[in-house]
Amino acid sequence: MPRITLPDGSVKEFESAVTARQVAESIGSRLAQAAVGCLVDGELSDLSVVLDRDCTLSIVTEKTREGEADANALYLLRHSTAHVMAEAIQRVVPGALLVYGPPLDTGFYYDIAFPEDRPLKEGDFEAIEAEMTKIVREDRPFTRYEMEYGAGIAKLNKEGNKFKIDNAHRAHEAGSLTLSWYATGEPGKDWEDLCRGPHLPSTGRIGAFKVMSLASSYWHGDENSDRLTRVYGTAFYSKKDLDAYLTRIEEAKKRDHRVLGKKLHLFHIDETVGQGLILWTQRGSIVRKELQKFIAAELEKQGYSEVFTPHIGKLDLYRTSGHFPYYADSQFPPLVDRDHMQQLSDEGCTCAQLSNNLKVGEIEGFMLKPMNCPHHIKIFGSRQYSYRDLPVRLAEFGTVYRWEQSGELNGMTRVRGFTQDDAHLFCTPEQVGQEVLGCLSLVKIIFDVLGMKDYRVRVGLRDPDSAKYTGDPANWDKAEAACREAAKSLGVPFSEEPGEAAFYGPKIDFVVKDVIGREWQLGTVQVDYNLPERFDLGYIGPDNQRHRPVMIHRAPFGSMERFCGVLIEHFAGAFPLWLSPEQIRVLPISEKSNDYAREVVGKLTAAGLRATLDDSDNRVQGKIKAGAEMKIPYLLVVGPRDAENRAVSVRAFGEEKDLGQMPLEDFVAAAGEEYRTKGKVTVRDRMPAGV
RNA sequence: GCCGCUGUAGCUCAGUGGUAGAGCGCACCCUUGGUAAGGGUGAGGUCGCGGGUUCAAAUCCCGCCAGCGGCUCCA
Repeated sequence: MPRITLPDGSVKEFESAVTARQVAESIGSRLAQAAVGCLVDGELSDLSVVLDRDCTLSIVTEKTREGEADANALYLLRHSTAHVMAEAIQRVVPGALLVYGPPLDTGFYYDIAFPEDRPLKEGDFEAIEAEMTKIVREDRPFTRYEMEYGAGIAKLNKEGNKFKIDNAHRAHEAGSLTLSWYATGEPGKDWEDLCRGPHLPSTGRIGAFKVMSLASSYWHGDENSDRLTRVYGTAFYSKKDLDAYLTRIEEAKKRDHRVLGKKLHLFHIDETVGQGLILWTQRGSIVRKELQKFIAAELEKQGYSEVFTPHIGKLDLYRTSGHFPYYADSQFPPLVDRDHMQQLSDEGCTCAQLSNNLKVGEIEGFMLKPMNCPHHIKIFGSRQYSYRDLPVRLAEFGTVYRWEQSGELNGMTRVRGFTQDDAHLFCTPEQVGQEVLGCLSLVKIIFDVLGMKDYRVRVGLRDPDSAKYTGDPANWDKAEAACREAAKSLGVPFSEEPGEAAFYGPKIDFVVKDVIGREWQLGTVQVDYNLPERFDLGYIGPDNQRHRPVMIHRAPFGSMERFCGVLIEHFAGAFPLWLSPEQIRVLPISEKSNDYAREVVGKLTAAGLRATLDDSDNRVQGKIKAGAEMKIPYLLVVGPRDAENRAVSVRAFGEEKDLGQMPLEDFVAAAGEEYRTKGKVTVRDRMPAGV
């Protein structure tokens, strides 16, 4: 006699076991028709699930009561569409072995091992989609059946798909006593897949779908294991929703910093210079310089000292720090000492010998610095400090070079040479908490001024199973506790993630998403007890004894390259006045107003504003269009009427109509104010009343 | 690094074996125009690089380089 509690609190009692579908029918035929699945005691299940005990039940339909897409309904849809796609793929490419096909936030994928002589190509998508359409039209039910584990394994062994056998083993290890299959139709007759479920009632519920892309993946995410082909797709309940999703992707692409970087002439990557090496153009450099000025001013307020260090350092430095040879794979190869190089070349040294001799230290050379800390450590170590001098805070816009895998490089967000807004703080153990907090608040100031609200905070801890971390576990525990405490006091949600620590210490990262949803780490604060140890740093304490300082590494932007890339997308290229490479463009109505326009530009420039003149022989409409394309904050239209009043007609970016006329002197003052206050006060605030 | 896709003018792209195209931009000329493109003329390309097949290659094949999507990695 199962008693079933519905979401409204009402209870339905049944004589014997019922399926969720039957319960839905007992509530109403419309609900039963709309139902795609259910939640039993909160767990997403098939509509065919048998309810033989008391439980709570919520019927899942395509839309929530508020009329929005239901996340659970989308999950079912996409999981089911993955099955349909897999069946279609096996029709198109016989011999393709299924591995694993889960739903995602925006779709689904299926990892598949294709025969070596028949890889899947994008050209196959059309055929796959055609087969999928057929399967959907056939409206075949997703039919679940279970087998006891032993019998199930026997079945799988007979079928011989090692990937599915492995999935079954894993399910068993996770405590599953049975294995379940889903047949798309009738078990034993139609296509089926080992799967935990749940699924839609039938393929006919799939409204609209698309096979999106191909990628390679590794079995179990292990690069030494089998290489699989990952086929991505997406599905929605309606064609309209699918189209809206595809349009959204297209729109997002227009905000992509790589697209805008070209269009707005912000940066350039030249394959002759090298992959992952950013050339900051005139315009992009202005954005970067403004950001650097901004942070330098904050650093001055917070008691930092600026330092400058070179781009290279001797290998021994990095042997001490632990960068070399341990991280040699992710560094540019060493620059071998000239004399050594000559000698080796005379002796006919092989590459392997060279490499080995570099590792063991028989050959000296230099390295492009992968991090700034060793140089800063040497500055700290160059004189004696008393505890009264601490914290010592050394800041530098330091350029570092890392050998990122070619497949990883991405516009400005993942590059091989980049400049960190770096600093290293040397403090007493007692000062750690307060210094970390100071660093975090700096990151927050920056994010606030730029209006970046959409970020998450990650506390990166060490992975207890990995050997890549250096240093004493007791120190790690202290550092991790300090980070956790600091993150707590920040007052924003954060996640603790084992395995995300730096090799020398735990860290607190600020992570944002780009336009296509990829996450990038920007600001970071890292506590480090290890490098001071490795470099035997010390300060004299109140007890007249030598003590070990603690180091904090921090970079509120992370890197200028990545930050600017993300910032371009954040503003969709329409920078606020203070950051904009071209703040104001003056558009004379005709040649007759060029002289006055030049005078206007002169006044703006004299006031420290970045102003230009458009004296092309376009009409003013054309000049406005051109200015809008470049996303210039203010366009000043000037004609005889303005010249007569010594005024300008102001048009702000993004406004349909112009803001009206304003005395030239007032505009210069107002724009200057907007620049200095970073937009707290704008020209619009200073427009004459009535506009 | 792995799999797939892409690479043609400064930019965006068309061009399925027969001597390379469009729009925007650029230069010049006409136009002197008051709020999201007035008109004309012209310059500009060893079709990513190197091999091969062919009478003939932007086009077909092989290798490399670079970009894109994902995987893996990210001190």
